[in-house]
Amino acid sequence: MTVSRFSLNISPMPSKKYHHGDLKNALINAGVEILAKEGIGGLSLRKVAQRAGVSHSAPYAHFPDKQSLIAAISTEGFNQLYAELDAVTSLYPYDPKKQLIEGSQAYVRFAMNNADTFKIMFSGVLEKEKEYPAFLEISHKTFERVVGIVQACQDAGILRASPSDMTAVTIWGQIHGVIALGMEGQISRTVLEHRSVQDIVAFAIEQLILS
Amino acid sequence: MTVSRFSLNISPMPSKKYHHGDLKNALINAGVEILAKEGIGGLSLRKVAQRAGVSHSAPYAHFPDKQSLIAAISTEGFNQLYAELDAVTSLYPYDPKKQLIEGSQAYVRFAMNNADTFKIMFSGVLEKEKEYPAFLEISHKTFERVVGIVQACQDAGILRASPSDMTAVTIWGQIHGVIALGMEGQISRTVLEHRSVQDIVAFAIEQLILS
DNA sequence: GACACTATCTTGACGGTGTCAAGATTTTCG
DNA sequence: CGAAAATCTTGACACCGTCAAGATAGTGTC
Repeated sequence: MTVSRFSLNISPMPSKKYHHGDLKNALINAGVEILAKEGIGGLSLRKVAQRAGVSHSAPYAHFPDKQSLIAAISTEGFNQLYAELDAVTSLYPYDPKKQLIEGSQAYVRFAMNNADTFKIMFSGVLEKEKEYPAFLEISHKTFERVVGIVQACQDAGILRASPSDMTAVTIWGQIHGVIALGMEGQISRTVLEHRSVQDIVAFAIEQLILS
Repeated sequence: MTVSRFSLNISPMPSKKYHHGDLKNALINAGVEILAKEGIGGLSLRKVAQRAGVSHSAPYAHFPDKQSLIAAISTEGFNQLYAELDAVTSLYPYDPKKQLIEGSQAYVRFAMNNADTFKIMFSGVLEKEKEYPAFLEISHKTFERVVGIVQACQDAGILRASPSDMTAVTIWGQIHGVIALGMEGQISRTVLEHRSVQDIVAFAIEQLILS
């Protein structure tokens, strides 16, 4: 161990403590960054550790395995998605129609701006979701948020008054499915040449609205 | 090399030739089997090779890399999906409504019976789809098949006569999205306790049908 | 039939990966 | 202050995708 260690560090940065201070979140953030930069295939525990400035085994003090880190990243993604959904819909507290339209657009926007995080959240990379309660909680909370909007629309006569939970699933499924197909390049060029995924989702919602 | 090699092999099995004869397909099948048994995480080139009874590097004579094997497996999956869609809809050549209903159910059935193949086909594990023309061709052919059914329904007044390609995307997206959410455990228990994914998809289609 | 050519397959190596065990360092707390 | 717990490092292991070199078998040509 060479000398160099300025204990005169008042703090203005985390600045290399030997116990880092907040490694857990640093690892999650490093993971998100690598995800955005190199995609799912480029996400390795060792790279995450390196980017956070710790040794390759350090993450094991905070996550029992790689799946657990992925769960944390996914959970973080859901938190952000929920927050954005909530922010947008809160702008129109008495206008469920607007909530539905703008909420679905927020969903699309999130998927586009965080493509690989979105994939990790929904594309089965996380294999045993049931083992991660925090993940389950926020993901179901998001679901309940969607159900709430649909229900409000039904109460206002804007959507069919069919069983609201089923309707919520089919509407969410529609938005989600169009995005998923779009991201995987499944939507043939003849369609995507003229319309963006955003447009297609907007169109789908229009078709559902009664008044 | 011990003795044992019955050159008196009239053929009733591929039976260990030293040039195997059909390694390429054997590798694809081995991949599908491992996928079904161990999931995407368990799929490695070396395991595929071992299951096919060849050395760990043998696959490189047929596939330039792992992605290429995955592309072949996905392509095979799309071929099967297309065949099943085609088989079902061919049963009702003059009944587009039935085609829509039974076709969507066939889609769900395929996803359920081949969950991991389905995931590999749609979940972004294959990273550069555009590099695999055979994959693109069959996947777009499947898309065109769906468009065809929707168009027939529109012509028959069973679905709204909106731009048929957009409508096809939104309907396919709906089916696909409900399945995807269901497979990822995103659909809250209160819904799934009473309804299967099949039921939800059937419900969604019902809602779309005009007459 | 002999020979060259090519496709196919094996062996062995490389760096990268997830994970674990052992130990060092730091923080926490009695 | 000192023990216990949390955190981090080092080093190892088996597995992975990939490549290079060579062995083996099939193909076509004279």
